[in-house]
Amino acid sequence: MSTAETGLAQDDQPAALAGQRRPGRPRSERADRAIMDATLSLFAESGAAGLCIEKVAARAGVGKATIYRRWPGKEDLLLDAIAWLKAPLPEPRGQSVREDLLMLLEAMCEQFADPRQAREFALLLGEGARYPRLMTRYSETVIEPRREVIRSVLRRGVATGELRADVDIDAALFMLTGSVLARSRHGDIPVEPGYARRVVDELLSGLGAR
Amino acid sequence: MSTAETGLAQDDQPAALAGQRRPGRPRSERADRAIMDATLSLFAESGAAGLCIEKVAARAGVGKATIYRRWPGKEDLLLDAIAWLKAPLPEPRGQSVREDLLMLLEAMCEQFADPRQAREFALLLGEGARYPRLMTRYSETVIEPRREVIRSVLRRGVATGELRADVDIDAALFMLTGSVLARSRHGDIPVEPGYARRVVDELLSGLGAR
DNA sequence: TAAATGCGATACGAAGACGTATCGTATCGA
DNA sequence: TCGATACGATACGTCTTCGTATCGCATTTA
Repeated sequence: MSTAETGLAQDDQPAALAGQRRPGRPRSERADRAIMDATLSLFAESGAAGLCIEKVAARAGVGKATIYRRWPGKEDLLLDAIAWLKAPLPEPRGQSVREDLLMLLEAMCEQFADPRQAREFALLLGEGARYPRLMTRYSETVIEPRREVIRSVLRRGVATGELRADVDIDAALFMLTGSVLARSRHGDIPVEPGYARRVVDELLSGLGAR
Repeated sequence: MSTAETGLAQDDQPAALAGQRRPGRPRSERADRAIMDATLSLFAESGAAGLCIEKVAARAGVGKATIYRRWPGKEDLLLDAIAWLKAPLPEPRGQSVREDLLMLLEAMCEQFADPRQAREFALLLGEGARYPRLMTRYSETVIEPRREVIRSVLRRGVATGELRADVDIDAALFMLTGSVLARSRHGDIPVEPGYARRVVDELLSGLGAR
């Protein structure tokens, strides 16, 4: 991982020299990774307000200077750490809409069952108002791609006739993703197996009597 | 509002004397309210970790001692403030399941459109892991009552035959509430009018082709 | 009127985090 | 080998918040 690839470092050199090596000892990739890891785990424990550079340094086994050499402050550090989060949904297999939605929702349930990921998500929602750049980056790197996968499955279902032609894609999308959010809110109760199937089937067939 | 009614104050008197007046100047109800208000608005701005007693005192126009006389520390203060939150859903009118769900979901959308309420909610989710007592109280006073209203409407729908007999009440509940959560996540985009109707109708009729 | 309690204001020391600076050592290119 | 840069460690002054204590005044009961 080079400075040019990640954009992590605050590089004072002109862009023209980006590909060239600077003299002296290069920055440690190991330190980079340790700092990102420590930042994310401390964020999950304490939130953005509770995150402190000194603890990040201690947990990463790194001097404070090594952090300040790379990032000007707390928010920038966290901002780069967020971009490392992405836990992508699996690619739908395209057999049937029902199967694809099932697989995607089960993957989401699984991700939310990991306490660290669940907390990262909940915390980011809460801090969104206070640190808008954080929320924006999380939205771009994690949330929107995830939504787009689901939207495309729904659109394909309309195209193949598996779904009604006039399905409200967004309403359906938010019912699907929201069902996982609303359910897994507490974190302590893992979403029970079969939950994804129940949601998908109820949504596909509808609550109304025939 | 008396000490006995609210349980706010840390009362050193034995319970037997609860109804009796203590000598000396009584505690100011106005200060109580100002402290609760300031606590909630500062919580919405900064979260639990960012909440600080000195700012609460300043915003409430109150001395620090007046706060510490009532609560031993930050978390207890916040804990009582949370109990003041409850924004109850309207009582369903019982005309039809569709109408009732529509009204409830619209009320939820409206509540989440208020930035302060939306932030309070998101923050509480995030802080839940760190301050379990906070989350527990919020769950008891706000979330569970709200869920129960929706559940009862769904159950009634099954009883009247408006809904399928084998409807999965919990899956439907979480799709309904979750659709609002997932949609209003950003806070900046107010949920557009008609969203609740779209969700309810999609859920009642189902996505599947006939 | 006297005793008791609450009020807002303010001062205090302790603790912790901030961001900077400076050690001596390590690792690179030339 | 030499200059340059990064490393981990640590010391520093500053700021903020904590929770406690005290002030003089206000409000209540007896």
